[in-house]
Amino acid sequence: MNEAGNSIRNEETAGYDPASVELKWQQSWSERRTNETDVAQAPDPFYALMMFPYPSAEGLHVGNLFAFVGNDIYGRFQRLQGHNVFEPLGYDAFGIHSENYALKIGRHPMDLIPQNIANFRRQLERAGLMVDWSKTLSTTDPEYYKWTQWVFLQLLKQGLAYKKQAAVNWCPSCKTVLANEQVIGGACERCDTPVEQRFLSQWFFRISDYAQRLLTNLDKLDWSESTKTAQRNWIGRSEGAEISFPVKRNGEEMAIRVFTTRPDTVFGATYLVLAPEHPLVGSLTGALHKSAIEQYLARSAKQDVVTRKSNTDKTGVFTGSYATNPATGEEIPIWISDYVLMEYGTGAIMAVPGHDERDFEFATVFGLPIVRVVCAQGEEPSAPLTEAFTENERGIIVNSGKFDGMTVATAKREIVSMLERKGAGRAVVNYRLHDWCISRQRYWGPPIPIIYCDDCGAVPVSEKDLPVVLPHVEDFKPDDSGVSPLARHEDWYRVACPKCGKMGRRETDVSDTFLDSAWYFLRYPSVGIDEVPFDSALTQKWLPVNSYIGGNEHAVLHLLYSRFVTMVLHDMGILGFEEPFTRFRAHGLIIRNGAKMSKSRGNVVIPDQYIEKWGADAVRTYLMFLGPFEEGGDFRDASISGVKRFLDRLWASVMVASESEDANGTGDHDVMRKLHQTIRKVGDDIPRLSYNTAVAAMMEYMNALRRGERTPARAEVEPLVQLVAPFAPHIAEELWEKLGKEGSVFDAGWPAFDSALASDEKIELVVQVNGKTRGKLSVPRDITQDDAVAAAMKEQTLSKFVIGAPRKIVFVPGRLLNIVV
RNA sequence: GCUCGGGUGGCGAAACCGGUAGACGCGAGGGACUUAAAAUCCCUUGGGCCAAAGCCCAUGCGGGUUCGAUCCCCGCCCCGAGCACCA
Repeated sequence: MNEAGNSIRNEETAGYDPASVELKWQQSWSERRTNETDVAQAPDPFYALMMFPYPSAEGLHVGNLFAFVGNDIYGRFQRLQGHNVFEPLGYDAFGIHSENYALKIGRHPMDLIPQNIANFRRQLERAGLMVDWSKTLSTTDPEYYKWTQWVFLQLLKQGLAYKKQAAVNWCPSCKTVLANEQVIGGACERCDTPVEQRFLSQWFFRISDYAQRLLTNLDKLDWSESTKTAQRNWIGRSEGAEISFPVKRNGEEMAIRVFTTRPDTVFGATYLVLAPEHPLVGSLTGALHKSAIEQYLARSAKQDVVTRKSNTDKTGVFTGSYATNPATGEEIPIWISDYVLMEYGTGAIMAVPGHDERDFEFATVFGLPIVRVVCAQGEEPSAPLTEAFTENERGIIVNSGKFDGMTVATAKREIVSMLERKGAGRAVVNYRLHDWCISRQRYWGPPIPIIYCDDCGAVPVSEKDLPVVLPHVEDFKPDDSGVSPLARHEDWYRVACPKCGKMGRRETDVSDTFLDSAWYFLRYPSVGIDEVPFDSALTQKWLPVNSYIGGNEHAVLHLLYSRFVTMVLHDMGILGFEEPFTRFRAHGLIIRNGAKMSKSRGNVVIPDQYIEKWGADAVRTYLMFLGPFEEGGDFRDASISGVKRFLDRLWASVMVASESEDANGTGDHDVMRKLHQTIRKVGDDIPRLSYNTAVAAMMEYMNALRRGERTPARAEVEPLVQLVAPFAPHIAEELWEKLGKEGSVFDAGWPAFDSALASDEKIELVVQVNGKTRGKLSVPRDITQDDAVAAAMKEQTLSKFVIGAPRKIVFVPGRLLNIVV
């Protein structure tokens, strides 16, 4: 066997020079516009979208490339299946990343971004993606953000944009607003100064109005289950009740409303707690307690949002006031504590220390009464509680008057209807999802298109006056003036009110980057059209997106915001669908030496040197082979060689087949069977993104092709070139040409498999005795149970395990025989 | 703490519906070719026992269901990601 395989030797691979083959085809694709889609004509459209990158100065790294190649394979496969595939790619270039980087190296983002984009474009083209570059975009282009501002105005028109005071993280040393991710352990990431919260008037979108729809629609979407779960958790629906606790103070009557998911425990509510920001705090403050309360409020106001939420030690202060528990009629004290959050529910809670861990802890610290109102089955109702009893599945209500003995579920219903009759409560649903704050006190983003006028208030910029262009200013650096960078440019912000003409002032905040990315997929097909954000005929043809691939780090915000914006535009009659992405799959993460790639670790891999050394085809195929696409894996240099070897062998085999005189036969029967099995397998694997096993199947076929001393037939290699094409498009084009084919392999279609040929006529039947595998028999595919038993018993090696008469025979046709004795 | 992933050879992994555990690849060992090396090609490669035929053990740990469990159920341990006082 030493000489086996001699007919395919390395001499033939000498002709395979990835660099020249790849550049040749990249040039050809560009000249022949192979990757451009006629978006207006396209009879069978397929929109294969990938999340657009932030064009960093370091360039595209292998993590980006992994995602893009994964999408590219899917797109190329769809094209081979006969669809008109549209695979656009643009740049998400606004935002704090670019701004901070520009500040750090002392350059202007407007100069930096075009450079970064050019570098990305070079890298992306070199990787051989089937991107339609005639339809690219950048969120920083006024022609693009003009329409981002338009989206804002549509939301405003619908009453879905509003302004309110909200907390931001403020660094007293840098004198600037920080994003949550710039706050590390309660301190500014740059100077380590403790961060404070400040209240600023900011723009919000009413995404919480859409909470239920955003939740309900998830059931209809073909998305990664993990992504849907993340969205469900983020929306955080909880069913419960709102209960009113009356308060009498200085002859005045008021009520404190609380939200609870456990109305069944209302008899155990022994005190109330308000968030420090609760509006009733002032009117409930007793004279004796005033200074303590003021101290406490000042203390919690100073703490930044991140730290405050990570405090788990319970602190608080008594208001001096009491409320009446509507169930027991008892007077209970009202406290203030920062463990209650103003932004959830009503900003006030009824504390049930017996059945809530946090309340238990608080009651223990301040010596407040703890009452048991739920028992485990058979437990004594007077048994003391050493910790909160939160089990509610098997809980029985106690110490709650006529509700005693009910299950928790029943008591929830009954107590809520009792409170309803008294006018003291009602069943409500609450969501964790908060409204979306889109204001950023920064420079590098689209200005929010609003003009403030002393007489007319906040007036939207007229749509015909868009875009509000972000001015090129040198001092975009946040400084101690304490305002947004644009607020230092009077010549820019002073402008006439669109309504009354009086001198007004532009909004000087810019909008969140997530707004840029919440609608970009609508723009791609219409890139180049100036009059509208998206042409309605093109939008109807191409959207919703057929396949969207991206990282799970955007599982919540980006995908939720995109869905929200799409729903709003749908409700306005502008879009004919309310969900933007029919199918979404989250790809895995590429790590390096067991760790996440990051600049600080210094383990970011830029693909350029690998592409130079091995070729784009090898790097692409390697990335897809290193692990399951939806899980990712470790980028290891050593393993690329195996994929390169495969491509070399592919080259050699096809060259031999194409040059051989007598290679036009129908192919060897066994090889052809393996080929058709491979066609079936690769065609099954690609749609479920099982790229690693698809590559393995092609390698396996390559091994079969090379086995024995023979020259491969054209019929044995031609379909293989088509199978390889999505993964390694350049070598596929070149070999397709070498085989004498006209035109791009991507217009040649996907090979059909012959299912009769693909199935073996003989199978290996596994024979077990008592469930233990004892051997296998080569038998006809359709063998009957009786014949199989007879065949097995004939084999001494098998029958020796069958001691006595079989008690039971388990026969799985075509698979396995199990004899139980 | 909660939610979602995951734990399989020296390593990356496969096993799609409960039916041969380890496909495919890397690495390693041996061999062919070569003056030599690289490249290429061939063979071996989970662990143990044995001269061999063969047998036993093995999918994080402990139980269970089943003729049969990497896969399903119960109870743990560990790793990764996200959320985190959400009442």
